[in-house]
Amino acid sequence: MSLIKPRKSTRSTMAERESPDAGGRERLIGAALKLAAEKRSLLALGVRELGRMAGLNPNTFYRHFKTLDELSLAIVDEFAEDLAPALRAIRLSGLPTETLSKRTVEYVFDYARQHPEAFIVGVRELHGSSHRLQQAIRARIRLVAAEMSEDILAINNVPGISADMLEELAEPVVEQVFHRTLDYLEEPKRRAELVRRTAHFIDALMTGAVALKAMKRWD
Amino acid sequence: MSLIKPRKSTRSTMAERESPDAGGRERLIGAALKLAAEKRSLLALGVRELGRMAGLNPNTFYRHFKTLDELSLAIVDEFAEDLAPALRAIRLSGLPTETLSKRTVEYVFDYARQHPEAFIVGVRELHGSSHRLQQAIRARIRLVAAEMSEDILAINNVPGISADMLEELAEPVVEQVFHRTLDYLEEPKRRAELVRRTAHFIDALMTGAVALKAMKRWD
DNA sequence: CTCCAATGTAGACGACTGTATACGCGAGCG
DNA sequence: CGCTCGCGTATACAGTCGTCTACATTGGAG
Repeated sequence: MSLIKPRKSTRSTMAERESPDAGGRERLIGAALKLAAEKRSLLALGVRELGRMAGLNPNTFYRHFKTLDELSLAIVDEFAEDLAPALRAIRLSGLPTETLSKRTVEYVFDYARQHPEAFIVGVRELHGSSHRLQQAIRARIRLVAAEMSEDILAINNVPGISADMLEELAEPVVEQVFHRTLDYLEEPKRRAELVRRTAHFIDALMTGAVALKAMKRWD
Repeated sequence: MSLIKPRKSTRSTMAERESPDAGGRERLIGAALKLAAEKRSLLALGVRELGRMAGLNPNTFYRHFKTLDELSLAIVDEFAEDLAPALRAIRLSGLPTETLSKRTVEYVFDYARQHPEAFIVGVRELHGSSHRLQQAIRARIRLVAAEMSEDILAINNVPGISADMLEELAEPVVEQVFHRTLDYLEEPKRRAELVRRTAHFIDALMTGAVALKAMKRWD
């Protein structure tokens, strides 16, 4: 009576599966990233669809998440908590001023290369239809922006810049880098150029703000 | 025999309808904008859903569009062809240099206020999952950016700037303004501030690029 | 007046969906 | 040992979906 069925009857209907030996939760997250990256918004996925791609029964989803929203937030947390501290470390590493922005951009772009789906989905959902998810991502962006502002003031990387100017500029900068990761992923041939341009963008914005202030054209 | 049914039997099951007397095509476009703005991606809508909101039979959709993609592209064309020429007209209106960016931003933001759904959906789909639609919107953005570059060179609005610098900066500028329209719509209390900040952004970027070039820190 | 093309409607089909209910198994703890 | 609990499965139901086929109305061109 203990050998009625080898237990992997449906499990072995794989051929398309996400990290075969991971727990169901990780498999579902992986499947969600893969599907959302190449098809539609995270919250427009179906639990059956997810189960199928993860090689699991549809109902297994509910063992781990109450709703798709919950799964989505779990994904955001995972990557944000990984990336933010690394960026701060770069800024505090004592690199020469002129290469700091470039180095940061390079790091983010390379990180994106290692987690492409996360960025594709992340940027998508930042502008997506779930207000909840959108706010979660924006909060992470703002956190990174705030840390960046703080560090720039501390190491006096951009002479002449003030706290209120940074408060205005930091978030657009972080958003810009975030957005550019997608071009970086999609156009491998332009990667060097994209790093250069994105660093230009940051430097020009900061330098220009200081210059405008000196010309009394700020405010 | 000519009065069997007043012909509006199902038509009058409205209570929620889009411009009651417009043709089916316009009603469907309106319904698509409204639904996509507050719920999910344009291409994730259902033709039945659209028909319902437009007060039409589900099948009527196919009388006007082959696919949702086709409807989406029609929407993009409609607004892009309206907005682009107006922006060009502002730049060529001979306004003083320092107020030009602000004036342009004001115009776009006000236009967004008159067509909120179009911008909510537009920004969403720019980062959405339909590569086709994404490309269509990007093409329009690039067109506006190219026209802007051309005009700036022609009226010598930013002394010291060159064509290749503009080629690099114009697109991020247009994208930034496009993105900011959403904040403008969502946060009525910050509207004046958002106009100011967005104009700052443009001016700082241009000014900064010229400054970096002079410092030999460009390239 | 007739005919046609454009537009809208009606009904039906099979496929797929979310989720409720119930069952199976194995690890860990008493 | 026995029991529970976390995880995965099986089945079933009612609802929604896209789309096919067939029909109705209407405005204008001939």
